[in-house]
Amino acid sequence: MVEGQTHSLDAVFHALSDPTRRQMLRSLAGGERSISELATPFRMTFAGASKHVKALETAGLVRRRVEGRLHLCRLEAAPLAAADEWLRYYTRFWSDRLDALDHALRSADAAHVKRRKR
Amino acid sequence: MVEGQTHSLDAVFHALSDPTRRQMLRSLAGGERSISELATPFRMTFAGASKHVKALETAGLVRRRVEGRLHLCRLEAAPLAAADEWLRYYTRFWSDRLDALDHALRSADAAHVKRRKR
DNA sequence: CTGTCCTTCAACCATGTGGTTGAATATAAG
DNA sequence: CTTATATTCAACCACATGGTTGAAGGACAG
Repeated sequence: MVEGQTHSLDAVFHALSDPTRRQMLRSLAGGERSISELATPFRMTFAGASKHVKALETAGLVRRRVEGRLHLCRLEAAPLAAADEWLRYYTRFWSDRLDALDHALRSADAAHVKRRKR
Repeated sequence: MVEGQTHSLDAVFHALSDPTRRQMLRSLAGGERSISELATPFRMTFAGASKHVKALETAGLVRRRVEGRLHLCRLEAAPLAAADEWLRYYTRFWSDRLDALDHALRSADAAHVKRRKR
């Protein structure tokens, strides 16, 4: 279903628009990670990295479970799947359209009907 | 492969994170649109909508061609495909995890069998 | 209890964002 | 020419964002 929640798509795409967060997701693809494990690769402050994790969490891309003094994060698939579905719908549609345009351009190459001049 | 151009992914995902822009893309899926055609459905100013179009353009999602006093926009598939590739990589990975979760839920609940496409 | 580790919180700052307005450009039409 | 249309531009505003710092709160070790 492409319709999805507009609201959640906002959050998901916004979360994905940051390279730090995307890299965190890549790390999380290797399994559960603590906040400090997620933060270490970056040159920013711990608190700064923690904010990024929180952004991923509120976007629904990450689930957190507290174990002692560690906060262990793991990936959540559903919102990503929704975003992917959205994208897939359009990429498929647009590639069809590009094909059609390609054909049109090929067949009507020399026929420039528009009379615009300059 | 999946890493690709970090920079462009930033712009594409950010462009997609706004519902106004996503709706514009939906409109553009129906074919070429002028700026005013894209702007009409929204309650915001013309200049405001024009800014959104520009955002889509700089993200590479839209190509513009000026014909007289009209600026005609059309979709550009490539950056979308890149974003989709990124997402697909992770969703595939995460769907494996979902499968594991699914199995766990099924063994616990033993009632609901999901219909999965893969 | 004391201290150390992992983490969040609150305050703050610089910059970016979405949005407005008002003017400016360029093209078309009368 | 004058006027209307289609669009951008520049300036500005309120607000969110990414980042910092300096605390503070639990959990564990000694």
